[in-house]
Amino acid sequence: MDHMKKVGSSSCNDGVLLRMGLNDNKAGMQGLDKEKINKIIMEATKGSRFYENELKKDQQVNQRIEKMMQLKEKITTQQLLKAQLQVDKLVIELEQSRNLSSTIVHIDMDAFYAAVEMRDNPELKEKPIAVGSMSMLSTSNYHARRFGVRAAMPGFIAKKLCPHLTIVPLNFEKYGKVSKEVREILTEYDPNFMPMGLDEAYLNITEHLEERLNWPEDKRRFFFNTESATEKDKDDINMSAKCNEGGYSFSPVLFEDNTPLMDDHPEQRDRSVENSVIFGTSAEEVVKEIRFRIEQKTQLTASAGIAPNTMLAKMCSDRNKPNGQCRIAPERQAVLDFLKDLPIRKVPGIGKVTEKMLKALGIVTCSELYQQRALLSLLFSESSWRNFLDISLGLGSTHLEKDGERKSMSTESEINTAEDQYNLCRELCRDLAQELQKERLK
DNA sequence: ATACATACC
DNA sequence: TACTGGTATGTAT
Repeated sequence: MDHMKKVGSSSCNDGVLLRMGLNDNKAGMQGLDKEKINKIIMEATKGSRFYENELKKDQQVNQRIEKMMQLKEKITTQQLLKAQLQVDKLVIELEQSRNLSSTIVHIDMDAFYAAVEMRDNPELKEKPIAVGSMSMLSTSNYHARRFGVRAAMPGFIAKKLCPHLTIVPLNFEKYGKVSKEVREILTEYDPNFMPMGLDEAYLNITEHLEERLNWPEDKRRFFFNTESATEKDKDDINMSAKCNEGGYSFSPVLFEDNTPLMDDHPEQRDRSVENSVIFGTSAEEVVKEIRFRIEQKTQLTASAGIAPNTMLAKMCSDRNKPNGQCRIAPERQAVLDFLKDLPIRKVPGIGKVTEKMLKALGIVTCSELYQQRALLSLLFSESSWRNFLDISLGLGSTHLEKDGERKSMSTESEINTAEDQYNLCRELCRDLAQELQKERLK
């Protein structure tokens, strides 16, 4: 009868918009005229190969949803009750093993590439800019986000949304350099910190916090950067000092409750006490210190999240962006409060597709995810529903994986056997075939 | 076992 | 004109 037509057409517009329309999930994109923006995006994209392909993918997702809904219909009250008991048994176990003893920090540079480009070219400040090309943007500054311009959007569409947009080409070498500067700071707080790309990192500062308790104030004192360069990085600082003369000011946000802010004496260049600030021993203070040092060293701001595990820390760092920080206290209730009305889409690992599938089940927030735990255990694979359960309980990794022990590299004797050469050749042919197929699609 | 899909930066 | 490319992990066949 009307088998997949219903899902196909009724949620088609909705689905395609979800897939191709504006994703206002990112910081700085609240309260935009989404209707208008989506109209422009759709007009620019309609009829393209890309659009057709996305349509097809969306249909596939719809079919997956249809399958899931059929499965759901067949579930009896009995089965659901049984599932509820089993899942709740697991919930008790998980609760018992809940670990709130680690302090994990997620550091996220604000609009990183765009911020670097603005720092190095003051002309760009005050203007909406994006970094990338007409084909693809890597990031945009907050000004551009007001127009709906965001990362992963092609530049030519962004130009339609914001005709005055300046697109700066990528300069990875530069971003890598800045990233290295930031990492030099981070490693002091956790030598095993885990970088995620150039602009993000996780730190486990549990040990640092313990040691820090016994530190004298002098070890927690940091100086405002002045025109004179520090021993290292002379070149970089000289270059940026030029940009500063006009009136670069240090973020006031950091010092709401820290008094010694002295913007009246820019001529003071020595490392005098008035030119310094002392940070406390709490996790918040540590993170303020990290952010202060990053800003002093690079003139760029970062946002941060502090929480008992990586998942929560990441979501936390998003909360007060840009140039802010947020902490979830290491208490079960604080974790649950944070999750209560949080849309599942905010959770790392939950993207458009999973969002849509769960929405079909009436699940939008993390609390709803928890309420439906029994049903989910019957509809999804074990790894999926257990992941959903972890999310809804606010559980995540409390330590940072060392990727030290990768799968051992093949030794030279293993590489050059005839068999391996044959396999390599086969793989290359397969890849080539794949490429060709992709091309045909275009 | 392999291809295909989802998600992240 | 033009919708990334690399990596990790999960799903489907």
